[in-house]
Amino acid sequence: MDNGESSSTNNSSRPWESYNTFFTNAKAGMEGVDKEKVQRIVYEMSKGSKFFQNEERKEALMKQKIEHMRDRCAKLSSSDLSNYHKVVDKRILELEATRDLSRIWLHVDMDAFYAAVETLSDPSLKGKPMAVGGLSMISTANYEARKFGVRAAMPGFIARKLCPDLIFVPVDFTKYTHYSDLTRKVFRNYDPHFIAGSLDEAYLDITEVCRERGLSGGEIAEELRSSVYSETGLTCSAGVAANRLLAKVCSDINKPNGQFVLQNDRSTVMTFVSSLPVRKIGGIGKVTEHILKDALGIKTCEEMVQKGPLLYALFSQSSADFFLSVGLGLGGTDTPQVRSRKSISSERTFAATGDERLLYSKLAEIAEMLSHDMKKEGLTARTLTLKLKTASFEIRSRAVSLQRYTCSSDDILKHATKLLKAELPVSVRLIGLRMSQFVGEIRNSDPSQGTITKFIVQKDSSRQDLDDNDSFDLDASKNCLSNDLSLSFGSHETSYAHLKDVVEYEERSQIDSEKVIPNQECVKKKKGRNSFSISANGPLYWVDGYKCVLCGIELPPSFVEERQEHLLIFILLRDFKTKNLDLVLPQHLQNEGQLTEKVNSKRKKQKPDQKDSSKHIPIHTFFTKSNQNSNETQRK
DNA sequence: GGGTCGAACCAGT
DNA sequence: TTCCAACTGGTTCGACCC
Repeated sequence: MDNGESSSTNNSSRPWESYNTFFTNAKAGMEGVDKEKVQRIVYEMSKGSKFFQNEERKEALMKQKIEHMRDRCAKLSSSDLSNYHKVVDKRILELEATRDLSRIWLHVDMDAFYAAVETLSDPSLKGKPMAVGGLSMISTANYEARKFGVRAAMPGFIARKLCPDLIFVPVDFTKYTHYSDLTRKVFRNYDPHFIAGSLDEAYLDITEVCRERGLSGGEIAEELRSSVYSETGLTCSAGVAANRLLAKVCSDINKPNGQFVLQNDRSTVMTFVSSLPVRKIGGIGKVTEHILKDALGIKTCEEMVQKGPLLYALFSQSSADFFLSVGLGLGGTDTPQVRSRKSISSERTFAATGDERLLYSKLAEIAEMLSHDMKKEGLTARTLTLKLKTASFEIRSRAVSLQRYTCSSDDILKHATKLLKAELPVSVRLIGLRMSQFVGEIRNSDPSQGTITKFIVQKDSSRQDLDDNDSFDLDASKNCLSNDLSLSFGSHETSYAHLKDVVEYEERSQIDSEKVIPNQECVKKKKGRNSFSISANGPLYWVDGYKCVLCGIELPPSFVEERQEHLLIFILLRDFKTKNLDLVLPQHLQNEGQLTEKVNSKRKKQKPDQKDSSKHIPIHTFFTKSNQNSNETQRK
């Protein structure tokens, strides 16, 4: 991509100079490459192709975007700018207050991982230019190959042109996973809660191990790298800094087989960041780099702070916040909760075709693969997205939310077929299917909007160890809130107490426990105590296996989701009503009668009943947006 | 005007 | 001779509904 030089200048005698699709010297091991030669070869091999035309189309769109931004920039009045100045000043103070220089983070990155593993298994490859992958695409290249300009994500046929002696080795994930496990065993000795970025990289909080052993971050990094080498025979690079964002930047500085330590003091961090190109930051890619540079003249992280008012004027709050925090050298310092999977997908590329029968058969194969993967992981989801890459490399996606959670290939195929049918006729070279919105997951598009799940997750992270006497199982409660149930709620503490009340209420309903049959494994009786925790399928107790103990409604055991929704909504509505509060429910759950209707007619579209809402104080008014102050920018 | 959802795009490995 | 991947997470924006 861009190497810090303008790509917008179009030199007709050297057209390749503006074609920066693959070449970058940002990758370790590519310094000193004959950049112009590589660019020219890549350009010559690409020009005129469908792929090339699509790249041109995308570049034109990007230029349009940049122009639009410049226009908006030019239209800003001095009073606008002065207002944004105030916003930035305030935000800087807020962000500075979050600066934590007490932690020591280490980022480890294995050197040309796949290629190094392949060389271990076949030492004859040592010293020869080699790439892992095939002629269509290579996953990574060793350092000998990088000298020729060969790099990851480059098509193999171009790589071969750049380096005719290049050896191709097919990808073997089993091998890489094995070596990745070996490295992780080492990482665990330094931080049992390390964050695995991918097979070949990880973040470790080494604060404690440094303190306990009286060693510096650099010394621990040396030791860890040597330990990884003796366990695997592979080299890695490391970066040590006060936060993960900086540690990652640092690990790239002395690659391969090196390390860089950034001292934990503010002025060192600010000096480091001052000349750091924005592209070095994780999350800023080719497009964002271009926009920042060509529309706002921002090339370094320091300039993000200097031009903060423009960033807040032109970007969304979250983007501007991110840019500003980068400019201040801030990054994640806490160990986040284990992140759960958000989607699962399967896609395949093939020779472009418009043959409908062939397309349907490809679709069936992919539906089958996806269903297989979902079953393997025990996932069911309700949003299906069809992805198509047309013969001209245009990406299209079409999504539909299903009535039920599913992982069945028949269901997936049935709906995917409908989606594909609507696109025909079309010539495509890739079909992909993705399933998202898993059971237990709550969709919330506004990050500042609170939901019970989100709140619980936050609570969970701040209270790692719940009181053992507490019968409320937080993990389980995440699962019991199924579907797109989104609840606006009052203060955090009130909500927490309220949910506890729900469980206590439930326990009180357990008097005749002989007749109560727990729904599947949803109720776990705690040893020696007459208390229950909510588990995977929700707090549902059903008399004789089908009748709700709370209201008598009959729901057969197979209606798992409906049972979950029913009990939760029943209790919440009752409770919120007695507290004279309003509960904001998703549309399809906004009247109680629907619960019965769903059993009979499987989720007809519901119109919410808002008749009584006016008498209640909307519950969401109690929720204080965490970023309310910063949301008061004049952007809108 | 707020919330939800779909579509497109961006980024990283 | 081969002719630009597979997968995932996140953000933004607009349409639509109420």
